[in-house]
Amino acid sequence: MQERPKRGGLAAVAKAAGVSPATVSRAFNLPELVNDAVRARILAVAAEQQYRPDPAARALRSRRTHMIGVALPTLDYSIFARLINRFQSRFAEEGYTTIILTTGFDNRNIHDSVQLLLDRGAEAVLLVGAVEDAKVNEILAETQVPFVTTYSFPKGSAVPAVGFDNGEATQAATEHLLALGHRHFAMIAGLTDGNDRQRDRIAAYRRCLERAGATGADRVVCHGFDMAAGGRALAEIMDHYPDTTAIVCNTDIFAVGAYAECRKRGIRVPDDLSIIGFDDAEYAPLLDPPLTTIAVPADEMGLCAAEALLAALKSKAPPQERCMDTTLTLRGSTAAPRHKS
Amino acid sequence: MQERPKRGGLAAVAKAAGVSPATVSRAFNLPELVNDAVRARILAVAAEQQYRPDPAARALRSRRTHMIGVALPTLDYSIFARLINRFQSRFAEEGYTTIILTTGFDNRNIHDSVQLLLDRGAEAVLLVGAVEDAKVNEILAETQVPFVTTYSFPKGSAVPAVGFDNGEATQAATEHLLALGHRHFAMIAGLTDGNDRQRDRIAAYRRCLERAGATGADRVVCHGFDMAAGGRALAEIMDHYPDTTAIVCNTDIFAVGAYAECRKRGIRVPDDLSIIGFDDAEYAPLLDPPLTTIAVPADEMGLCAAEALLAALKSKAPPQERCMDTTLTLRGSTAAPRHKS
DNA sequence: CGGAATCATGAAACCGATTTCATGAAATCA
DNA sequence: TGATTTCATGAAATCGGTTTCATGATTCCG
Repeated sequence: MQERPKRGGLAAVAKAAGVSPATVSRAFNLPELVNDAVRARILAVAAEQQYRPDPAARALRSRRTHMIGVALPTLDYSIFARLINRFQSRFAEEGYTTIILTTGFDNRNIHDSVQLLLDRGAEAVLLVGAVEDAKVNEILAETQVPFVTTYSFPKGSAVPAVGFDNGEATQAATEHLLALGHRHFAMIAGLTDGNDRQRDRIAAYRRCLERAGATGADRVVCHGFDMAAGGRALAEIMDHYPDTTAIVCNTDIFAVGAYAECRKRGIRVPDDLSIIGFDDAEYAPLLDPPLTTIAVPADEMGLCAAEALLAALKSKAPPQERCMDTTLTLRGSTAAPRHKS
Repeated sequence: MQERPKRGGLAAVAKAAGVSPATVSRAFNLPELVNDAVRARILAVAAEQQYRPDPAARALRSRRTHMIGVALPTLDYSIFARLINRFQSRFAEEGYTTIILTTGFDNRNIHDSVQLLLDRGAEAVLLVGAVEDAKVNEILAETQVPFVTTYSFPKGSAVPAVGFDNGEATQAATEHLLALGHRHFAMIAGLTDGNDRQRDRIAAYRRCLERAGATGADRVVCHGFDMAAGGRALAEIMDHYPDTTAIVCNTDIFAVGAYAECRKRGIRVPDDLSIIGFDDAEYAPLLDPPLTTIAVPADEMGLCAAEALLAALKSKAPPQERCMDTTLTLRGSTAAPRHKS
């Protein structure tokens, strides 16, 4: 007489517990409607049979998939990995499973990903940056699914944001360099196509320089989104504008590339060149010199975005916006310029 | 007379096209069974109505979810991000959606994640490292779902691997240092609990040292899995074993922390201390000095793992194993030890 | 104590596709 | 030409749950 766990469906549990399938379903989903003793029996039988509800059947009838969609530029930026980590674990606590799609940095290309997430039945969606795709905006207007965007805080956007003001952050960085006495700037940026974060940062940088009458508003170079791009950008800057003494990098990733290129060229940081980053990556304090950078509360942002969506799911109201603070974190990569000439 | 796309289900498409629901279904899933003209009409109607099949209904009846499960230690190691990127995009090409779960580095804890993936209906599952959980092995034995593990190549494991030999890789690294003349070693490792990659690397390191009669087989330190841990480990090593001239890091991440700690202590790399990494992260060649490390074909591994699972899904046979090569990539962080005493 | 409200439960419909099985028409064959 | 496949299609069953609605048993209340 060997025991056999059986592995049947809900109907099997119902039979074994001597109740109807409806009652089994209620025992799991509306426990307060079921008599305590009956429910206990059902749960025991279900456990014994290792009953697992079929998510497809459940989703089909109840119209709830318990899936959350995420479309982000890349997983290869640790800042996004950090953000998504908190986001995902918060939703996991509530029984939701997350689907993560990567779309690249140009939000004009996110349509297919958003459509896929919605087709898959995502009950809420997280994006990064402002939506810049008319078709996605159409989707947004039609769907009941709550969306939140993060890592930026677009004004008057169709999609509410749990992010921060990129312009303000870059302004703090630029003003720090100006305050140190720098007059000749350049910026290492990412592509601005479909990327409001880059545009906001560039705009803020230019605004600061123009207001201060410093040089460099037009010295914004972009060679891509990876570390090597940062190196190439630095090379271009120093070749074309050798008087540059301060560089604003739109990602710590660029700063790593820039550091390497500086070493190759014998440029000393911060003595010859001040460099400032963005994101405060894990390695920022470990670089030589430790990188002055803008700390972005990625973990908190992920958590807040999850909470905003969770609340929206419950209340049926649009997600609550939230603008977080960034912190200019001073380390060793910025200093007053050497007195030239 | 305004146009209205309608957005109905398959039944609506059927009615509008003047055919039965069965035919509509076939037009999408078994197109060769449907008359060309009829199929064209169906497709046109479907497009006009923006028909989207309900994945829940489809999954319920067809028992196919078109979902792939992934359980990996963390997204915060870019090497895993790279691996998963290729994996995911390959499956996306075939119409599969990927669910990614993070489980930490201890594979004794992956049970819940694996169960969740299976409960969600994953048709194939990717893991990292050897399975070290009896419950997971039970699941493996019972399920028909193909599994593949990666980033290691466990012998006689229940789950086939598309990975590489961690011991061999570390052996190459250690022998390189031995060949340079080093005699006093230490290793910065991760936790070995539930982590065969770490154990394999440590074992290989010890084997090499013992065979060569060099010091350091017992100098394996671990302070965690992040960059700061690398720094703390280096501090411990130099405090306890100041004669150390060569350090094998089990991750480039540790090497970054070690570099920083070296600078703090005035230890020059490679003059005073040779450091070797593992993974060949994007920043490895950009560090100062550029990091000698073991290059792991993460992208290719992700792709191969996807192909292996795809083939298994088609053939119903177990996935094909594959052991990939790693490459010791020589850069500037290793050199002959200075002649002491 | 009688009628209304509440409660716990079950029967049956339902979610939206896929799949089986049946059928009539067309094609093939002897 | 009559019998036999083959082909394209539709009717209906089905996947495994959830939800609606009905019902009998209790409790509540005037």
